Amino acid sequence: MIKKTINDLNLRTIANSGQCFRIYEITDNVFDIYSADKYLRVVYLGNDRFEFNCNASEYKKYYVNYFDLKNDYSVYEKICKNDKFLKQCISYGNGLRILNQNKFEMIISFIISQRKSVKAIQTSIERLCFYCGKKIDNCDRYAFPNAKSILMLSDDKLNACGLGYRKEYITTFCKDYLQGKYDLECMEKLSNDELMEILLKIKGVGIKVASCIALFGYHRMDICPVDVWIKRVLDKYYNGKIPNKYQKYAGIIQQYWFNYARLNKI
DNA sequence: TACCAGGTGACAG
DNA sequence: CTGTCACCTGGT
Repeated sequence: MIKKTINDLNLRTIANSGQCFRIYEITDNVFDIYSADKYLRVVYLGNDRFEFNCNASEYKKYYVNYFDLKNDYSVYEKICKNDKFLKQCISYGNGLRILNQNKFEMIISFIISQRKSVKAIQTSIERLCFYCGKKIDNCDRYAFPNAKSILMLSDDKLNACGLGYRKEYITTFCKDYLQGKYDLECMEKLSNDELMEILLKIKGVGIKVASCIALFGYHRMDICPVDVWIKRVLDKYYNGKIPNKYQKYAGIIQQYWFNYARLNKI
């Protein structure tokens, strides 16, 4: 167990940000965080102090990157001099970060996400993990499944995940993935356009879902997923499109906009 | 209880 | 290439 002081990290806000679906605040300021096949309990102690229930090596090897701790998020407060609305969103969403999450998990999760509420997405993913993920030590939940175990699932169990018409999108992707059609790690090296082009070839992945995968799985900070909430924000405050000056940070700005818009029902 | 949910693919025009 | 529409289910 290790303790750290970390600026600009609010796990509650991140847990509700729609970028991840397996962070649970089980009691006030106690977070159970599941990512890929890992589990971590983090306790927020107040005053930017955090207690991580893992050893120093695991923290350094995995979680520094997962929480994107090498990036300084205080800089974003300075990019909105004349933009009162964005300023408000950033102060409202203080502690938001773009996590570095598992690429396979992001693809499956965001294929599931289409036309579902965050709650419903969580339920589907939980069931998928429960039915075919490996049991994780020292907790009562399951790892995110791999392609093979998803395909080995019986029809009954797969149907019980409530995937609806997304089911065949997922099985198709898993089959192609197992055949080596996608090298998710190699895709890291591609330009945004090349990456998006490949992601968009996946059945069930359109522009919004591909953007989410690029941002949350490949950390493309200049890609902005536009969903109904962001569309409303852009229409209302920015003449319908992202201002050029924000393009470079569009991914994190999207998170601030999304968080504010959803919580305030803009 | 009906309606909608962080969209997408198929198909017109 | 832009517009329209059905689509599986779980939440509220």
